[in-house]
Amino acid sequence: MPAMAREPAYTRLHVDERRRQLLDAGAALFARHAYEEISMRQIAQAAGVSKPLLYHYFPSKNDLFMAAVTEAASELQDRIAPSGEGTPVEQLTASLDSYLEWIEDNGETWSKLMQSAAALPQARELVEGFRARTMDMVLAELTGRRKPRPALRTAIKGWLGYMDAAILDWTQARDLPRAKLRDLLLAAFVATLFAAQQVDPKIKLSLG
Amino acid sequence: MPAMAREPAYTRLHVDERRRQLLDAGAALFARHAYEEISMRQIAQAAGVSKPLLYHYFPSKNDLFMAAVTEAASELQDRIAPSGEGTPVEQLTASLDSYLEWIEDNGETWSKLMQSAAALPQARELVEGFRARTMDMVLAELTGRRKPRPALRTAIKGWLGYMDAAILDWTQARDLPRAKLRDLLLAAFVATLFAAQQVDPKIKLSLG
DNA sequence: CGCGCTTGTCAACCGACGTTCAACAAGCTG
DNA sequence: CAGCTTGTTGAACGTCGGTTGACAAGCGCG
Repeated sequence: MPAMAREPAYTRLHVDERRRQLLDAGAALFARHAYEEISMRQIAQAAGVSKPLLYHYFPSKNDLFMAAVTEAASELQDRIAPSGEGTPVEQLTASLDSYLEWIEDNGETWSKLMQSAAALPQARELVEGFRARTMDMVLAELTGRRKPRPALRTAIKGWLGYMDAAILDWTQARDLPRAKLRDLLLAAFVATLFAAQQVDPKIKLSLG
Repeated sequence: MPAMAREPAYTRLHVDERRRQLLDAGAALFARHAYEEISMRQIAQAAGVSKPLLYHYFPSKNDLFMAAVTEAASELQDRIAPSGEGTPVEQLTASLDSYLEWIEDNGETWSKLMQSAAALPQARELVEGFRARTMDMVLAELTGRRKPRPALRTAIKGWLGYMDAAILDWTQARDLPRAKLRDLLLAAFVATLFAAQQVDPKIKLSLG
């Protein structure tokens, strides 16, 4: 029964601030551990907050995860957006450089996120959407507005898979300078386009 | 309190039979649903057996999954093993045909397995091992016993990613005959090798 | 000052999960 | 038929994501 002035039992924040804080806490944990390895209790605890409050701001673990990933993805998407200047190949070079630079800085985050995303249907759709937008950007430069022929579409999706696998190998082995990897991805891109054209000669391309 | 002869509460099987039955039941479920979507209860129930018995034979869900996947993977590995006859390109063509044929027959199983494997570290290692063996098979034909240069290794891992992505697109869209896809993969393979050589001219290749 | 609205805590609970344990029962051997 | 091995089970544990309801602390406003 101490009658003296106690320090406040907790600090009160405005809704926006609190939401930001929780989102950041979640993002920080999801960046270092896979989705399944993190519990809502841990996230609440890391933010110094009770579990029901966390649920008050994010109605489910999935929502919190998606909010964090969507934010990161849109930042990344902005980063690799083509400037609109230069030939298609120059634009792709610039985008690749930005992308690889980000991954070089956040290698673990990238791999953990890819791992988590593989398990959650919603997150898979997000990655799928990210790829679809990237593919559309590429296709718009290559073929204009025409609907691509199946072999070309498959080839470009294949190249996106090539990117992921090559980048994963790069982050693990670290025996290739970034510029070399960029050149390899670029050369592989052009090469796979020619391969697709060889399989389906009706494919028309306008490379710079 | 029926005094008459009751039918036995359960039927007893020999260890090998029971294990086979449980493994098959698990494999059948994992082939149609992702890892997280299947519970040990469901597997036990599907086999007409209690949960603890399932645990008696497979000490954890992970073990059961790995046992099922390992079995399937080794069957597949045998299937795509090169015959040893013909030029490297001919052998690769034959292996690709076997692989694609299997996937055309078991498309859903393939995608569910890839999805599940992405989430589990152990399963990822298994897929990684599968790829490593495939890559070694390829490299042995291309460069003999020499240790590959980094750019070549990255390029081949990239091409394996190209395969996965292209095949995934193929199983979803189904607008490409199998032979066309095989030709596309093959052409992409040769093309990415040349791309790697362009980035690192020291790479020596011996294509048939 | 006091009142009320918002923000927050706490303890307890739910059903489902993976996993474990003590005890029962089926079938072989003597 | 007794007794042993061992295949098998129902019940329970701890943790997870998620929910409920009652209540306290901070802050603005009359």
